Amino acid sequence: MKLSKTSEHAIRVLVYMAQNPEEQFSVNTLHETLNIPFKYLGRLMPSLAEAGFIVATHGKNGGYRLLSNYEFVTIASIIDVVDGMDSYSECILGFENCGDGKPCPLHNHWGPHRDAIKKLWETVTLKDLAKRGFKI
Amino acid sequence: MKLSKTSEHAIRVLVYMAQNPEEQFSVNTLHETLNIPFKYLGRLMPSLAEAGFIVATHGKNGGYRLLSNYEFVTIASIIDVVDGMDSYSECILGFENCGDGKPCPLHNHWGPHRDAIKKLWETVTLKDLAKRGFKI
DNA sequence: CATAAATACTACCTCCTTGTAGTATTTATA
DNA sequence: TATAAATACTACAAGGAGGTAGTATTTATG
Ligand code: SF4
Ligand code: SF4
Repeated sequence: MKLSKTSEHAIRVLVYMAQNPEEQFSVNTLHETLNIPFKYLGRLMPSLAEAGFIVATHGKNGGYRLLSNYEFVTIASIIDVVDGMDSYSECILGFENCGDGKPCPLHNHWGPHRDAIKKLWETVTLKDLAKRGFKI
Repeated sequence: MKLSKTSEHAIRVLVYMAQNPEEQFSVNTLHETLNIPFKYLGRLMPSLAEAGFIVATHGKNGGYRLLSNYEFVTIASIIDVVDGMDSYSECILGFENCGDGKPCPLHNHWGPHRDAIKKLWETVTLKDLAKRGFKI
């Protein structure tokens, strides 16, 4: 449910890049701009590349660039890569022997909230978040 | 946002006790019934006692008993003791330079969900959850 | 008073997340 | 071709959460 720090980093990086979708960014630039630890970022970026959000150019003058499908990349797909979306289908309590058939007083309340948040992550895209003036 | 394992344990223990609010339970009984590690529980219970949810009887035939105000103990008050409720007032993203005055496209969506969940925790009491047939 | 059965306390261990460090590899360019 | 500037890889350190272990303290009861 709660985003990990790594998810936050990933989302911030990608939203920032989506504000200038054509531009290429070095890890160092992103590190200095977004205040994310350099080496930590240097390990996160390849995984975002492998997941198909960005592409790396090696060697001098290299860096990362968004893929053109960025307009349709949802927050959920980012969370899925870094944290997994499993917790958005689970009960927030760890009870057993219960569920749809034998709901506790929370059951019919928690589910809708959880689903609504999940839906939100699945709806909002990088482009939506980038379409803003504020600094990430 | 997400409940810690310790919060889950605390809620399960207290809800279970609230199903027999007059009865006294030893840590060992709770451990065996709820499958919560004995020593772990032995450290959690004193903190729940200090928080005013339960009271301990020392020595032989001792144990824990709910305080009479249990009917009005909310899930929020339990979470508050164990995890803190801070995350229910925060943004799920770690962005800066933004907020009510300069909302991102998430801002007006996330807030209501977060508040609704918070409200839910603040509304549901031990008694509500105990009023059930199922095993915790 | 001795014993047993309970809570209270304190130290440690393990795992995962986060962050740090160093080195290898790739490529543009003088 | 040598150099510089970039990504890629791998190992390790710090911290917190969850869990384990042992011992001290308290109290009912024979
Ligand atoms: S019945 Fe209650 S405890 Fe069980 S899954 Fe539903 S919300 Fe969770
Ligand atoms: S504007 Fe967006 S990022 Fe900033 S606090 Fe609101 S929801 Fe979070």
